Amino acid sequence: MKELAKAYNPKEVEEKIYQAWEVSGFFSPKIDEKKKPFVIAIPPPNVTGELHMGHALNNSIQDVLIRRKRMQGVPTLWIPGTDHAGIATQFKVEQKLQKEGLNKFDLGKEKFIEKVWEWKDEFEATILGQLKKIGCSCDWSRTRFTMDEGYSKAVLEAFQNYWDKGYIYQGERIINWCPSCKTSLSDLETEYQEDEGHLWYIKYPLAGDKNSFITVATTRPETMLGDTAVAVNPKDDRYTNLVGKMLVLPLIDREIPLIADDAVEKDFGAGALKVTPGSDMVDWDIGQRHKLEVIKIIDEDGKITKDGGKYAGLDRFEARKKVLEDLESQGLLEKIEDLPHNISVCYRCATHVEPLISKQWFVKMSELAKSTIEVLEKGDVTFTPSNWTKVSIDWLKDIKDWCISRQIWWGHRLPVWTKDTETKVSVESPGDGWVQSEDVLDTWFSSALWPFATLGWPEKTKDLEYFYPNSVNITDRGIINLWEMRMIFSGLEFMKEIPFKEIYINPTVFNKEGKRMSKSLGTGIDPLEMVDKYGADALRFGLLYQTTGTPDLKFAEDTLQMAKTFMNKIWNASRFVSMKLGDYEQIGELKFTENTEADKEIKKQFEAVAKSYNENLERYRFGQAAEEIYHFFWHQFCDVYIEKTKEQIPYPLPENPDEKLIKETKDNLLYILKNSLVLLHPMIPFITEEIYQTLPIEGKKEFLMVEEWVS
RNA sequence: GGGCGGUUAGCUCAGUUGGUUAGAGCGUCUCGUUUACACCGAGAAGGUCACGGGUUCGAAUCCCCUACCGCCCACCA
Repeated sequence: MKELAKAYNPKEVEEKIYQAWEVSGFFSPKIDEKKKPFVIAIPPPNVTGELHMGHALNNSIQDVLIRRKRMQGVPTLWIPGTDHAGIATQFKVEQKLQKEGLNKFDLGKEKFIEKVWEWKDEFEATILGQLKKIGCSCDWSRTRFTMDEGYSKAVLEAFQNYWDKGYIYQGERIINWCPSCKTSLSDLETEYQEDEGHLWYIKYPLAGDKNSFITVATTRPETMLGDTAVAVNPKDDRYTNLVGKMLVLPLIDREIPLIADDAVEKDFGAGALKVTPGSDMVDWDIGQRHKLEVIKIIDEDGKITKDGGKYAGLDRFEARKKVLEDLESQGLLEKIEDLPHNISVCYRCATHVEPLISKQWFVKMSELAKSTIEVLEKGDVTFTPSNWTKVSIDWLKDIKDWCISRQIWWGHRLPVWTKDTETKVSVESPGDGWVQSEDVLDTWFSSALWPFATLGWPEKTKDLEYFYPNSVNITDRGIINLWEMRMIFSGLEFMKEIPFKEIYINPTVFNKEGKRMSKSLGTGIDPLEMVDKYGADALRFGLLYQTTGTPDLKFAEDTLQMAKTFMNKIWNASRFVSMKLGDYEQIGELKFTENTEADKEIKKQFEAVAKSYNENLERYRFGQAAEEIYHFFWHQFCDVYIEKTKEQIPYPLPENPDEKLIKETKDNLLYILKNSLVLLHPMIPFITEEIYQTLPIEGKKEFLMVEEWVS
């Protein structure tokens, strides 16, 4: 047996091995019509930056499944790629420009987009390189990007299809607006932030009776400039006689009606709600029910519009101050209460989201949600852990239409064309004089097509036919609604078939304190640094070891040290076997002979661990699987059996050595070692491959990567 | 406000359907320089399984309550 270096050096081994694998072509599946393939489409990392620990875990898990299936002889495809990540990436590039003292308007749209493409090229290369560093066995020949040529075609085609079916419509309604990013946001792109907040009680006089008032309570007094009604609960006795009367809107002197609506809680605040259909989601709904006039009182810059009288042009927060001052001086401010509450902020830049009226494009969700609920309820698509099925169904049951247009520059432009007053949807330009919409699509519109657009859809490709649907999708719980649900209805809509049968939600990686790992907060740990320190295998094994049933994974670096020590143990056990074998070479089939109790015991233990290990991997119990194989290898194989073989293969050799026992013990050592490497390979591909290459087995496979699996 | 998850050794966590002395890694302590490995071996200490109650012959495990931590969803202005 070829001799191994004295200590395992991951840096020397990893790059060399990875290159050999890549050149071998085994990352690409051999299509075999008789076999059902195993397919995973990578959750495409955003080209916003580098990979974090969550990616390292997510991709280690995928690689474990992929490598195991490949070794089982299944045609196995792991499609890699990246996501253009609309707002997120644009925001990054804007930040970069800002540091250079520039902004996107200085550059102009065309130049700015060029800059974004440069950024994309840089980070895409980094990300794909990082995936290789941790050992991911993706089919790089099928690498995709959500804005590559074919993919862009798929996106436009999807838009057209939805449009033809009547699912896409344009409408003027209230949407989330980020006054800083200057774009609309979907509900899922806003986050909540704790805000101290106050509740201001404001007196609205009755028309024709300056001495009678109705008091309303609001957290956003500046929006009163756009009020078109005051609402009370229909069951609220205090106001029964007043409903239908007119009130005078202070500061503006406009008459507005007092209406009754169930959405008003009579026990909250003053029991009367000022209704601003142009600046609040609830108020919009009330306005729709009562056919109220809609006044847009705050514009896209977060400033008061011309309808705001003397406040016109003021920033929304300045306007608030001014409005309060004026109310105070007019004696209309009854009282102020503290009210800690949540406010919506932009998920990118944390600016207060301004709900406002805007003409945007929407996807009608009712039918799509219905079909998705159906496949979830039937169990055609299953979750691990299973509780996410119910959570998802609940969300779908209450879903609102999806605002898909964004007023940013980076993304897929809507295939919407206008000429004078005419509007047309068309993948290609309809001809001279037609102008394409400047809006781009929500980045998730394209990600939703990932399981089939990566395979060539809308073209009827061989890949699409053979590899769709995918087998499993593995992701973080944070994007179940943003991504998983949308892939399901997109799959059902365009492929008439679910995109995958299983969804595995991997744990979310937190730091030791249980806080989100965030680069900007300085709480992140760079996985590449860990690779540098412990080796890629140790990073993978350490992460997998910590992937138990819990939804959170509090990253413990200790575990990586443990994993690194384990790698060293594997290495040294292999060195020992190598030493014992000398120049022995295994010919023919690997044999195991039970001569002694120790032989019997280790064989039994190996079979038990192999069985359990397979079961655990099938059920996504990675931590359990890692722990068991660790225990077997270290404490059963090394501590006990290897020690025993020091007797069975005595050194120095006695006068009359038991040649048969010696030979068969060598076979046994080789048998357990090789089969252990097979089992370990999906988790720790580099070191196992390196050792496998030295095993003196005649006619063994070119790579452990394609060695036969042990079940 | 609704829903979900967590709380087990000093630290990070296992514990599958309730069943003999509750496990692992790290850390600590004792001993050990043997033909791989000191990133080693042999052994030890260390836990009223968050709190309180209930079901049961038997509960870390099932049920209820409380506390703290975290996540998701949501239009109490």
